[in-house]
Amino acid sequence: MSLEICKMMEKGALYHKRLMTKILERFGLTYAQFVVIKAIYETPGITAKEILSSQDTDKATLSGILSRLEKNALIERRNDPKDKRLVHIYLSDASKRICEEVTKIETNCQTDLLKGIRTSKTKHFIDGFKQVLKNQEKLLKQTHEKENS
Amino acid sequence: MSLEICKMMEKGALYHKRLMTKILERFGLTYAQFVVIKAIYETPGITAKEILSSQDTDKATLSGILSRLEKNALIERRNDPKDKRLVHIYLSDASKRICEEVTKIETNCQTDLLKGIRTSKTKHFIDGFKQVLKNQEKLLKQTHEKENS
DNA sequence: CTCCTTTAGGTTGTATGCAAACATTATAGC
DNA sequence: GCTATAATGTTTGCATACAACCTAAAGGAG
Repeated sequence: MSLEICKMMEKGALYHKRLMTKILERFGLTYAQFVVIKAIYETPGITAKEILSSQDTDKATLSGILSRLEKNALIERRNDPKDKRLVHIYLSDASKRICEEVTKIETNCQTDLLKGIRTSKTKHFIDGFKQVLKNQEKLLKQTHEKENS
Repeated sequence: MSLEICKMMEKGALYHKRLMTKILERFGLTYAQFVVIKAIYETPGITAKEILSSQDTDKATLSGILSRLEKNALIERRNDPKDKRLVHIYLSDASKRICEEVTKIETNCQTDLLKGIRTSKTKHFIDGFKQVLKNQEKLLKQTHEKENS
């Protein structure tokens, strides 16, 4: 039964990624790139570290994504004059527009996801999901501790 | 709200992958490799095409995974004498044992996922999830059709 | 049998995802 | 001021994920 749950989550994540990939195709963006752009859109001048803490990715991956975005003139990296380790990231006007447009499409699409589920049951679904995530986090932590002992 | 759902599914899939990666570490296997091995375990002599239809991956990806598994002597590829296009895949004894052991661990871990959710609500959760997946499939199909028109 | 299409797999190129090693810059302790 | 250490990013290597292209073999139409 719970094995089913993992498969369902994998499937759901995969479907979402595929849908967004298809939507982003004509903008020449990948899903991972769009997710990063959204973060920069919300916090102009954000640093790489801040993007990492707001999402669940890796700094190496992010570095590559940012390089590709910069190569395509979708973002700009500016060094912090005070702390030279920091790099502040800004969107170009073009990517701001793209971000707004795609976000609109994404929101429309995702409103459909709960169709066919009675409103009274939606809360149970969401709450159940949150509990599963909590259980997963606990399991991950335990496995991690076991390894270090 | 539905945006939250997609993020939750992505998170859940990610956590599961990380947990399995950690478990599989000492067996020298990746999660993707283990998933393929499970499919071969269930159907010895399975073909690549059959693995693809039972899972949601790509033949290019699968081809690479199989090559790496074969290089490590975990599987064996045998050509079909009648239809020379077909390649039947078999597990080595070593990978059979690994598959059984890891499956046991996986099952134990995953039983914990529904902890803290009242049994009466579990069904709502599962049913809601199934409906979300259905809605996703419909959306994907629509987007695909729109593209081809 | 011959040509055309389909099918099963493999190969190549680009973009992650992630661990591990590096390079720079700050900062704490002395 | 100096050194050890921590923090921030980038680079490198390996394993997917996936689109696009290629190969060989099987099947069907004529």
